[in-house]
Amino acid sequence: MFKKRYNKNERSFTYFGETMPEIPLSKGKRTRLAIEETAYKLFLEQGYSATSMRQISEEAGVALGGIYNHFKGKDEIFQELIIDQHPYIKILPIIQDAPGDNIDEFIRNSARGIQEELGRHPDFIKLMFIEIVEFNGKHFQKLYESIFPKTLPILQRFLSSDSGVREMPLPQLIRLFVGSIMSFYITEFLMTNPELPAELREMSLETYMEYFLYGILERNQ
Amino acid sequence: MFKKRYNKNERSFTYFGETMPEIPLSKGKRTRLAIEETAYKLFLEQGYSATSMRQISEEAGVALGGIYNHFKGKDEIFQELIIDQHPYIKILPIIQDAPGDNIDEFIRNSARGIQEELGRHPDFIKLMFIEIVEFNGKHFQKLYESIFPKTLPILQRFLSSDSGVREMPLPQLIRLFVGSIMSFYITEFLMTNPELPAELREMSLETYMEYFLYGILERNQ
DNA sequence: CCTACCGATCGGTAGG
DNA sequence: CCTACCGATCGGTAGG
Repeated sequence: MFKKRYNKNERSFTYFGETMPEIPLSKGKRTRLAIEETAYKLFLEQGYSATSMRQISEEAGVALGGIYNHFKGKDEIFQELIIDQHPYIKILPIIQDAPGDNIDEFIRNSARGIQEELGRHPDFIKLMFIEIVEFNGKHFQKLYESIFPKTLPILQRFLSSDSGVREMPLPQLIRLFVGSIMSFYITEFLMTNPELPAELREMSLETYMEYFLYGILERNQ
Repeated sequence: MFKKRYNKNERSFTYFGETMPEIPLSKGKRTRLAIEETAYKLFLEQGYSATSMRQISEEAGVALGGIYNHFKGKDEIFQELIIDQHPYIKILPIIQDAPGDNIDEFIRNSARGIQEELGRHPDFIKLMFIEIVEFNGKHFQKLYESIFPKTLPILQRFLSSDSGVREMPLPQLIRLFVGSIMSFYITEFLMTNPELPAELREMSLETYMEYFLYGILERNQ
């Protein structure tokens, strides 16, 4: 029987008689990552409570007990995902760097960037739903603390009197923008149903944002 | 020890030596209702998977096994709630009867009516989230079948060329309207946080609908 | 509508 | 002494 044998520097090891090359992530980090990714997938598929630690351990290829070397418990895995893997981390810079001299271009460019980013994690929004449904939003507190201060400066520059935006408190603009993006993805999810007319599904975020900017009524009246 | 003793007609019974008066709901109906209401409450608080049949039985004052005299299982209780207790049953007539000669009045009146109705079941929207998170929307099929045919006639009359609504496929208007209502309640839920500025919370559905109708940009440009 | 109970599985932890 | 992890099992609970 071959045995795993670590070399002195512990950056490479001999295994089954073969020397493995140096790997960028340590074994511990790789295991932790595997647990996170598996849990993320299962939570999205089944929700939090319906996902068992055994399921996570099996699909991640880690013994059940091994998970507890990386996380205190199931709750800590979820917390890690909702806080550290939250798409806002990547979305905020997108909005921050979105080009556009007026609010119209800015919103459209932001929306395009957000869509590109979320396209890589299509059901991110379900993670927020799980948080609402199964945790009553108790993890959001931390999110707000880190997100909120960063959003105000972004929108500030568009609130000069000639920005074209109707006069309203700044936080309301944020709420409306966040709400319109979320409602796009929620209705998209709700209406992804082969029985329903194609027009419901085929509306783009671009079109959606057009109505956010200009409303559903005609302009010339 | 006193024993519960049913009288012949089973519409009244003797208990602890006292004869109870006839009651409008049969015992069976009352028990079923108690189970439903308790389950509704618990699902909203904890989600579906995290709510146990034992919890429901205890809080409803019914033995665990007794629940299965009324429902095949946990899933059927949820289905009953999401289909038969769904707010659309009360909301659809509200929209149908909403007064308003133009789309502006119609939308505002509908929104007001919806808000009044939902005010009585403030976290109805969480039931839909549970459906999305824990059932991946599998119960929605039945909902669509009964709702969708009824929505088209309602909006039809507002899609004449002089209605003031921008030209778009009818289903898109429904999607936008549903989305805007949902995003109001979701962002309201998300932003009910004492740490956040009051303006976020204090936006009314009326104001929200104003932006839905006319957009966030100024009209005169 | 209840008591008693099933096969299995739950989240978490023991010693090695 | 560290880390990452094992096989086995803890006391309780799941839906039925």
